[in-house]
Amino acid sequence: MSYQNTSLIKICLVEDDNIIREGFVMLLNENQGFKVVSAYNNCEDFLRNVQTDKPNVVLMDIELPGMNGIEGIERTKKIYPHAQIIVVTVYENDDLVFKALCAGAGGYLTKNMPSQRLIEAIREIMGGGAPMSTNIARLVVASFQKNHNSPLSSRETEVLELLSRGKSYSNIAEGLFIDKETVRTHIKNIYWKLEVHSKAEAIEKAMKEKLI
Amino acid sequence: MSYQNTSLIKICLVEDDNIIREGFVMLLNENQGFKVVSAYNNCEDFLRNVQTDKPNVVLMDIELPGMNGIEGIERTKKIYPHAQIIVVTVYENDDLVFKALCAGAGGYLTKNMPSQRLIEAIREIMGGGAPMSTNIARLVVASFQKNHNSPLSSRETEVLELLSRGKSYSNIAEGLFIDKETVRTHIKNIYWKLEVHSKAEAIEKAMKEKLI
DNA sequence: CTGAATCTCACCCAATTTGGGGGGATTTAA
DNA sequence: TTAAATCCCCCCAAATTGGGTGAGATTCAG
Repeated sequence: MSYQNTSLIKICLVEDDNIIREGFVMLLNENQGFKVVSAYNNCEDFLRNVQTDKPNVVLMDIELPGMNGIEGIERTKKIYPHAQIIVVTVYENDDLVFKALCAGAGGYLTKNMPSQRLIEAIREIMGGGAPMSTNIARLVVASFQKNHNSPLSSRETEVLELLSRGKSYSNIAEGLFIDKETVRTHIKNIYWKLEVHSKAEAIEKAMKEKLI
Repeated sequence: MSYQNTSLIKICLVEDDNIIREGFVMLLNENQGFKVVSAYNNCEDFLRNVQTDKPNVVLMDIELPGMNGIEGIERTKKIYPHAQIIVVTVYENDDLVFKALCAGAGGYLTKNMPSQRLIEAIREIMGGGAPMSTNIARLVVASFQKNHNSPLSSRETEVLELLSRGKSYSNIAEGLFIDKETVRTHIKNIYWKLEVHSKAEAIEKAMKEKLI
């Protein structure tokens, strides 16, 4: 087996803004134990070289010419799953954050951070963490929480929950030890309260409003 | 409107270990701007007083005599949603973390942290963040990510995704601009690959293995 | 180039599910 | 004592579902 300096963290950058990219390169290389192996201004070039660059950490922008960062994260994870990817962007948009995390990002920083935070973040992700900006962490945690102003009763919520897991009325009845007809009544009431007329609509609305 | 010192953070503790609880009280009260209004060794007593204590932040243990912390978080959020709750526990169990966050926890720390981290965490949660221990943050972020070793093709995954949202075969066919019969074929193949024989089983298995 | 995998569509059948309509009983909290 | 929540029952017709079988087209790696 060849020698590997485990304390040297190899970093790739994917960032189209020349100023920011070069700034990051300098900042990181100043740091003992960090080595920026390559810096790209687009995903395509990065993806062509990731397997030879063998980065431990990738700092990836989202808004990029050509392929966007989300797609870039997905592809990176497919061909070089070993890399830890930290998104560095100006966007604090909910949707983008979740897409990035689903695609495989291991951290998410906004560009308004103090530059020292970048250093910490890289150490953090190599140490088994998931560096996030304050607001991002809040977004992520909030995504687990349910709406406390649900129009549905707790029993109705329970029924809808099971319905959303693909259970049939009979399944639900068994699971809750009630009659199938009772389940039907609950579902009728759910539809009435949510102003929908089908399972799919009910689940969609319930998901969007975080009722389940 | 009555005078409110916005810089004074009122804290409640719920922790059954006397040593730890008293340690936290001292640690926090030493800090300018923090005031421990009450410290309880069980949830029941805390819940009876939360509306008069009016804490900004609650530090809550999970393993407690009587009502457990998860239940405690839920009830607190129901009767006093304003409070930010930080779980402080020894457990790093996946299931417990997600249950706590779903119940309404805004942060999650493990007791092996440096005590200074507690101070930071309280500032962090008051500043709109979501303080988490390193490993917890990783758990949370990982929960968004899909299994990269899925036996399903991308089309099959797409179909199963829509199925899990309660869509019927016809709905899915419309959504993907393919024939209903094709959807049926995909689903048959999904069932074969996942070794299941119904929608509910397929969704359950897919969720558990993070295929969708 | 060949074979495996994937994606697409078709037709058969029977059982189950679903949505909508109606009616009622009991408990519980405001 | 109302209103709500929860529970149960009946009817019906349309739609959905699961299983079987077969088959053309494309893509992709060995």
